[in-house]
Amino acid sequence: MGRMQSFERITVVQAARDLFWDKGFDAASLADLEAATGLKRSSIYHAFGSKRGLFDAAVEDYQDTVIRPRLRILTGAGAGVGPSAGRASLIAYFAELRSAVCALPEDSPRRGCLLVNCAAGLAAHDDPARQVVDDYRSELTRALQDALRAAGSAPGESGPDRAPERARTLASLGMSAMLLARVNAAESVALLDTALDQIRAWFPQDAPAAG
Amino acid sequence: MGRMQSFERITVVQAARDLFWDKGFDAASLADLEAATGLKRSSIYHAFGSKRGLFDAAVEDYQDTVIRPRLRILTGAGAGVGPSAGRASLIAYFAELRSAVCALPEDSPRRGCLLVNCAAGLAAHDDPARQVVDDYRSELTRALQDALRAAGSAPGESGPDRAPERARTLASLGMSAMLLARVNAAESVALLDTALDQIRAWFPQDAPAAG
DNA sequence: GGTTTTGTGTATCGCTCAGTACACAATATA
DNA sequence: TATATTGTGTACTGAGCGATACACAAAACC
Repeated sequence: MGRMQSFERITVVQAARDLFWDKGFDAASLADLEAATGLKRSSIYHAFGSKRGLFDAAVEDYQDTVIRPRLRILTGAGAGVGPSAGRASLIAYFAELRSAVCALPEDSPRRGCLLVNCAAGLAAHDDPARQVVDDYRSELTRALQDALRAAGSAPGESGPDRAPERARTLASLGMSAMLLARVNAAESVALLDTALDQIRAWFPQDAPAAG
Repeated sequence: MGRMQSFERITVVQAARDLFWDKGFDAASLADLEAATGLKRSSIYHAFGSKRGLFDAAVEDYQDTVIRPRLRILTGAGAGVGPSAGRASLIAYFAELRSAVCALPEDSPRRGCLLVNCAAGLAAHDDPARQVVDDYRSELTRALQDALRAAGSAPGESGPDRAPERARTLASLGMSAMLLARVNAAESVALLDTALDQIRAWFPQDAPAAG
């Protein structure tokens, strides 16, 4: 064969991911990407084909390392089945978001959500990006809805199914919190606390089966 | 004096506003602005000093012609006082947002909200822009909270004040709907419908004084 | 009408951008 | 070790960017 790659792909992709996360696709220049990754232009183009190719790899890594682990709180084995598991997973999900917003310093390059930022930027005029964002929204809403159904599946329950509207409300609070994370971190946390309060009000711990 | 301006300032500002609304600050080039406004570069720089000066004028116009008229549904004379006025103004506000999202064609340059787009773009690294966005968030939440208090001020009511959390929830639904307006218009409308349903559930028409 | 003042048109500035050409370095195979 | 193959570094391209210089056009004042 020939000369071996002298860098680890995942390290480079994650460095690029953090830069795109911070500045967005357009505002992240190739000079910035060189500085962030430590690679020269030629290596970037050799390995990823284009700036967009590197961005797509970064988005994929973002989904793998940030989005899906969080969604797994709601859908994974730990979430289990039954009311208390549903309630607990919902609370764990928003508590995780909350601590993520709180943990990062005010000027962290990783504030907010890469995909939410895309929604207001790239996705407006780029169909593939829009699809990625909408898939995420759809997956999040679906996971919340499933957890809500699990939390509210009380024996003898009746009445209309409130899961869809509640899932929309929670997804909305989550997305808005990510949107505001870069504008007003305190208010971002307040939105997540509102979600947590709402979940606790819907499913009080002493009467876990209330619809 | 000297030669008179051959254009109406407000026409130019609104043309620029629609372009910034569509493409954002960075992606709207001076060539685009020339085409949209009909002005030459020299006239733009003479009248507004810089691209940013024109953008600031566009944001001001956006607040004057889009944001504040809508907020006045919640706070203005028409909103009045008392439970039914508060409830009606909340419903009118979200119905207005809903029809705005529905009315525009899928490729309209004015989908979503200029300030919400700023939140994920410019505001991340531009303090003045961040301030404008946060002021808007704050004003919206405040107006919603006042309307909620008016709607819920039943005689003999007791219990904790739910207005702040409910205001956050409604503001969140509104902002998320604007965020999603450019990604998935149907889901954007669904969020606004969720807000409307929630308002009707909190304040049923036959028992307007329920807290 | 001449002068002053101000708006407009043209042409261009210096800079940064994403992307590329190509020589060189390094390593796996023979 | 010789060669083929692949990664890396340097230097550059053409295009587009925001901003500007400056001559010209037009209207208000004397």
